[in-house]
Order: sequence, then structure tokens, then C-alpha cells
Amino acid sequence: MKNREIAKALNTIADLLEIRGDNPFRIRAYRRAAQILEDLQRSVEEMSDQELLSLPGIGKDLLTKIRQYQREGKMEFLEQLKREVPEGLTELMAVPGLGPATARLIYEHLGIRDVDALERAAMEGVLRGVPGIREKTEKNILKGIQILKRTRVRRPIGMVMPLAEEILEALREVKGVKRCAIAGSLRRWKETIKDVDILACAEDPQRLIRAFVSLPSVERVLVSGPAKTSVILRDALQVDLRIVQEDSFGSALQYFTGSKEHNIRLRELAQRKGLKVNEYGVYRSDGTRIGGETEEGVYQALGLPFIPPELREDRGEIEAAMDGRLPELISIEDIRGDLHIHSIYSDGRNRLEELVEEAMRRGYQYIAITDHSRRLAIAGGLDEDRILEQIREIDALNKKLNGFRVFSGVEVDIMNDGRLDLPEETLSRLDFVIASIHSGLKQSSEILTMRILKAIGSSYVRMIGHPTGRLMPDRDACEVDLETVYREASRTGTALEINAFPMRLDLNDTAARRAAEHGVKLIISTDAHLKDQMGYMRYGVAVARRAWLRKEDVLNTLTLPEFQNWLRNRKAPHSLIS
DNA sequence: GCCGTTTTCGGCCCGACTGTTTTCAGTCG
Repeated sequence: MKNREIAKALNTIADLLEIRGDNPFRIRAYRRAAQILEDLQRSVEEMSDQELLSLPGIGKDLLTKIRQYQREGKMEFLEQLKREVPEGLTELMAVPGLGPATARLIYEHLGIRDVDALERAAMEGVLRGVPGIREKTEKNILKGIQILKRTRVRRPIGMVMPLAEEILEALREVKGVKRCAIAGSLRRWKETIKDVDILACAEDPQRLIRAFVSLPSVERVLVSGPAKTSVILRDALQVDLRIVQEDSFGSALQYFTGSKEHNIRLRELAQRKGLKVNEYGVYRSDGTRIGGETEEGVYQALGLPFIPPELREDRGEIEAAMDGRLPELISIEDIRGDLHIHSIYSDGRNRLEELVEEAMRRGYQYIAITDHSRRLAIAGGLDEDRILEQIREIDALNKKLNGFRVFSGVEVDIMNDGRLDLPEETLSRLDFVIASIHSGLKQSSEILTMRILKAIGSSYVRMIGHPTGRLMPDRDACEVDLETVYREASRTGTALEINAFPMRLDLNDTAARRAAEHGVKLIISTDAHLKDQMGYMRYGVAVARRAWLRKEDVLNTLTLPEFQNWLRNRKAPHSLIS
């Protein structure tokens, strides 16, 4: 899959054009194309010219460049830019507050082209000799470098959301605060988060701002004005607080929720209708305001139904909204069970009763206990005897439970040759078998795909766990050929997991969407190793919503009898397994 | 560089904050 590589090349072109001071719209076109390729679920290598050109944002020129990269592994235009603009200059732009124009100025006057040299120059006070840079800017650049060094990686949403909710709680308690809400990528439930946006209305904005900057977790104030205040927390997370008038809360929430791409599309649409949309409201050309109190009202003024924040990525949601084709998205209340949970039998921390209690507290009707199999010794994987022991305990437990059901399961390892880590005899005794890859993730695409297909071919496997094996931020998705997996999963009625564990979120949003398009059923499960981690379900549901999934695409929305029925009935005979 | 129910040329989203600029450019989201 070369899409990522090509997207990166296009983004580099955009960076270099920025430094060169090129046409901003041309730059935007390159960035947009890069985004399109990243979102694409098929490799450009298997797409025809026609198909590529049909993507809005890819024209003749970009097509030529993509094909050239495919053939030659490079783009002539990029190489030419690299000769023209010193490489490394783009590195300077990673410093917050330092953009292309300043990067270029600094290079032209001082020959600096990497962050270390920049830091030295700033500390020595040499930087302020550059036209347009005085003491203040020099200091800000130093601060920016420190921030950059600490915040290079985006963090999984599961690490950020609890922090943001804590801050939100604290702000809501400030006297005179009328409204307070999370906006930005966090409200869209993007899988990784760079900073937190909070929106508020207050009778006394100054009081709120003072309370905000003096929160104990705040380390430094970046900017502070009446409308926007930004801080850096001790753990290097940036939080922006925006204060707006109550009557424009809706348009502000819409505006600051983004995504940027979604908003651009929306405002283009508005323009064609002779309207103007900004964070204060929706306006006619004569200045009359026709919306802004509520977010629904903003969309309505543009002739659109409300678009859920999770869909606002410019992935077709505006077109779908115009045509009345928006899906009714799954929600957390639809979830009736958690089917991937580890107990004290392997590397989990809780006993079965504790897990059941937690599940009932969440209003679930069923769970599956799915400990590791023997080969995963490091996680205390179970052999046949221990599994039989666990089945007996689950049977006994079920007798005591009324209307709630514990399914006996396992997360059986898919070994390097594609065989499963437990004999069929053992698997046949279990209610719910997950098969997952935990090793050999760097194998070739052919071998990885073969392993998963063999697992799907087993008569006992009902779900493939975390299909791509990624672990953020260190391990990327493995190179399994997902399109082939979707086809076989769909044919055999094997479910694919949306693993809700914050470092995994696997399948991710775009992959899950593609899977559902193939007719694959998904299961959202937490992979909990502690009972509290069953609370990760909301991150999995968020992935599903971002994947445009409806309740009926997800099996653990089924009631207990319906799910038992699914367990009993297999869709197609499995034939591949030895 | 892309794109077309005002356009094949001339548009392309919009505003806040900062610093050094005496009227605005750069950066960010």
C-alpha cells in the first residue's frame, strides 16, 4: 500500500511550497490530496486512472504525480523543490508559532535549517538580528522548541478524554458559567488528539479565564485574550478555552468542532447559497442573521439535517446530508454486551464474579470471558485443562445468574503458520472463540493474510480480534490485505473486531467502514484486563460512529436471545481449514 | 492545483491573537 508514502510526498511538497511562498490554494490542493490518499481504503496501485480522477480533489496533474511516484518511487516536482528549498527547513515549521515565512527568513539570514541550531541561536540571542524578529519572538521560539520536544506525538483519545472531562467539570463549577462544552477533534472522537478545545459562555468571562489559567494542572499560559486563552498542562497537553456570547454558542460549537475540512466545505456551500457562516452565526448577504443559537440551527439554515460530530471529516457526510442519506448511527446505549474480556485466569486482574457484576452495572445482558491461549505464556495463556476448569466455573456461575449470561470463550493465538493454538476438541467446547495474531506481525502481506484466512476458515472461530495488530503510538497496522479478509469474513459470517482499547482502536474508523460496506458484521469489545477498562467501550463505539455504522452493523447490540441465535447459526460452511 | 446551476478563468473559508509593522503580516485552528 503506497498511499501513505505518496500522501507523505504530497505533504512535503505542500511544506516546501509554503516556504517558497507559493499560492496558498495550490498548497491546500496538495494537502487535500494527501488527506484523500490517507483516507482511501484501496491502494492507488489497484485503482484505474478514471477511479482516481473521480475523487474530488484529484485532477490530471496530481494523477500524473501519483503515477510517477508509483512507477519510479519519487516525484520529479518534489525532487526539484528539494533542490530549490533546503531540506530540513520544513523541520523548523514544526515549532509552534514558527511558520513558513519565518523559517525562510531565519534560513536566509542565518543559514539555520534544523531545530538544534535554531535553539542555540535563540539562546545566544542571535535570532533577534533577523528582520521582524525581536526579543519577544526569540523567546517565543525558545518556548515553542520546548513544547515541540515534549508534545511531538498525538495521544490516544482514551488518554486525553478523562483529562478534558476533569477540566470541564472544574470550569462548570466556576460562578457565572452558563455553558461549557468540549469541541474540536475530541468532540469528533478522533482516535488521537493533539490538543483540547473547550467552549464556554459566562456572565463574567474574566473570572472564568482567571479560574482556567490557575487550574492546578496548568503549567504555562500561551496566549490570553477575551475570546481565546490557551494553556499548556504539566503533562504537555495544550488546552484552548474559547468564550463566546450565549446567542452564538451553536455556531461557535459548530465552528470549533471542525473538522477544518468539513467547515471549509460547509462555508463553500453557504457561499453558493448567498450566505456567510462564521463562528458568530449564519448571515444573509444583507447582514441579516438567520442562525447561530444552536448547532442544529446552523445546519438547518444551510438546508441540512444535523450532522453528528463524528462524521464531520469531509468524507462524504455533506453530500449524504444533502441527499438525506445520513446513517442513523449506533450509540453507546445500543451495546448489550462485551465479548472480549480477560480474567485472572490469564493476564486480567479480576475474578469472574467481579466482571459479571461490572457488566450488570453497565446494563449489559451478557459477556464473554476470553483469556489468552497457552502459547502466549507471557500473559499466562491457558492450556486445555485450565480452559475446561474455567468452563466449569462459568457453568456454575450461569446457574446463579438470572437473565444474564456469561459465555465461555478464548482469545486463541493464530500461530505463525496460521494454525490455532488449541486443538479443535477444546475449541468445540467453547461458546465464543476469538482468533488473534500476537506475534510475527512483521511478516509479509501474503503470509499475514494467509494466517487470518486460515483462522476464518476454522469452524469454531467467530471473530478475528484486533485484525491489524497496531499499537499506538509505536506499532503501525501490519500489512494484512484487509480487502481479502473482508470478503472471506463476509462469506463465512465471521465477525471482525473493533477493539476499543485506547492504544488499539483496531479496526479503525476507515477500515471498519469499508468492512461494513462488504457486509461484514462487527463486534465492539474492550479487551479489558481490569473491570474498569470495560469503560473503554465508548471509544470503540466512537470508532464505529466515525465508521458510519448503524446498530444493525454491530453484533453486540443484539439482545441475549438474538445473540445466542447468531452463535448457533453459521452463515456458510467453512472449507479452508486443514 | 482543482473546479464549474453565476465561471474553462478566476475564483478558492474566516477570524483571533501576537508582535513589531505606524497599518499589518504571520500563525493558528
